[in-house]
Amino acid sequence: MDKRTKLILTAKRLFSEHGFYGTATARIAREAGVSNGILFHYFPTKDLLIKAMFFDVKDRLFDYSVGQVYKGATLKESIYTLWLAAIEFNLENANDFEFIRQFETSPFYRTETELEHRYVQLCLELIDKGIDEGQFKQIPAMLIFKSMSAQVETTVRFLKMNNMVLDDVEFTHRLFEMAWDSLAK
Amino acid sequence: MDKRTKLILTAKRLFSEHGFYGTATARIAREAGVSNGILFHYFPTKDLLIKAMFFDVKDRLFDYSVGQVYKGATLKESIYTLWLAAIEFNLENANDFEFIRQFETSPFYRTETELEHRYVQLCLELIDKGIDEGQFKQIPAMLIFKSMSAQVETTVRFLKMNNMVLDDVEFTHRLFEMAWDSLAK
DNA sequence: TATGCTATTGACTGATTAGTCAGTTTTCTT
DNA sequence: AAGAAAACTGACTAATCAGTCAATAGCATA
Repeated sequence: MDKRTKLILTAKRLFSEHGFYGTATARIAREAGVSNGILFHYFPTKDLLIKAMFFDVKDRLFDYSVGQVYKGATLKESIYTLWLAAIEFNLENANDFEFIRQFETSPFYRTETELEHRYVQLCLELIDKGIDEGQFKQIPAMLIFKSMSAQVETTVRFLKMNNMVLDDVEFTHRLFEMAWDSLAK
Repeated sequence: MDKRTKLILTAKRLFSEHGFYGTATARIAREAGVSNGILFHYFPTKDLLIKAMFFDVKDRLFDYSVGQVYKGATLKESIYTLWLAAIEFNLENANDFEFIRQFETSPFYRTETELEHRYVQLCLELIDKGIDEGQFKQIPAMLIFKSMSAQVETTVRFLKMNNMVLDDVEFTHRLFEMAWDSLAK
């Protein structure tokens, strides 16, 4: 594995355990098994390292979930697929999950940054469609998107805290109904 | 105003603007107009200052909202009152809102800490009642509570970002229906 | 082989910060 | 008033940390 990737992986783990400010750049380099200087060769500042990681995670979430939505699906099926994929991705990538959570409440986070990403744009298009067709409540698409994201996060936190996995289909559907009912008309 | 209170208010403002680690204790003391040493007289460590502030906010949220729930109210009315009170409180106390948000995603936060508070206990009792009576979905009370809290937070963020207030009754109800539908059977 | 570019190292630095401490002032108690 | 306790001050320190830099190694191309 190249050193840039090693740095990103190590940083993600340490950030998710100790937070951005609780993790010294020197420690990231040490635990990644590279020199201190090379970190600043690839990421001129700590801020840029953090931002690069944010896009890395969103890219991978996009690749993971969007491929699962098939063309002929109904709106509810598409939303379900995206909802489940987001939960699975966050359960399987614990460090990514914690990292994003911290990033979004940190001073690094700006809404513009997020809006740029195609994952968010795809979700917003889908929600707009649901509002136009009268299937969703008359509520701003951005608020619906944020609300859904928050529910995914809440659900993942809950499952992890209770050492649960989504193996019970009936329970999974009940969880989804909670999210779906909040936006459906 | 006594110096302890001055310190808490100043800390809350600075923390909400620059984060916990972005705010030096010396700066808190300076901007509060007191000496550096007195901060550590009242709060032996920075961590204890942060924890004291968390309880301060939850106490005030409790006082603000619980008084508004009247005895004869239906379950939906009580939930609505608590929901609206939480939104109003967070809109009116921007620094508290930002502070709590950061606290809950920081290493300082532990679930046990939160569980101790009577505000949370009151909400959980109400939700348990709703589940028992068959008015709510068959989903763990803790998950419902977290989901509602997340929706309040999302809503407040959205209103603030768009410089909105809750003066439109019809819109307010539509927002509440979003939260209510997610937990009602 | 020479030239230049990129990758890599690790010791170093200037700035910052949480927390201390020795001593002073104010307030409370008897 | 006397004595004790609590409030308060601000200069100081030991540690930490983001980022620098001068030097080396490897590699591609001409």
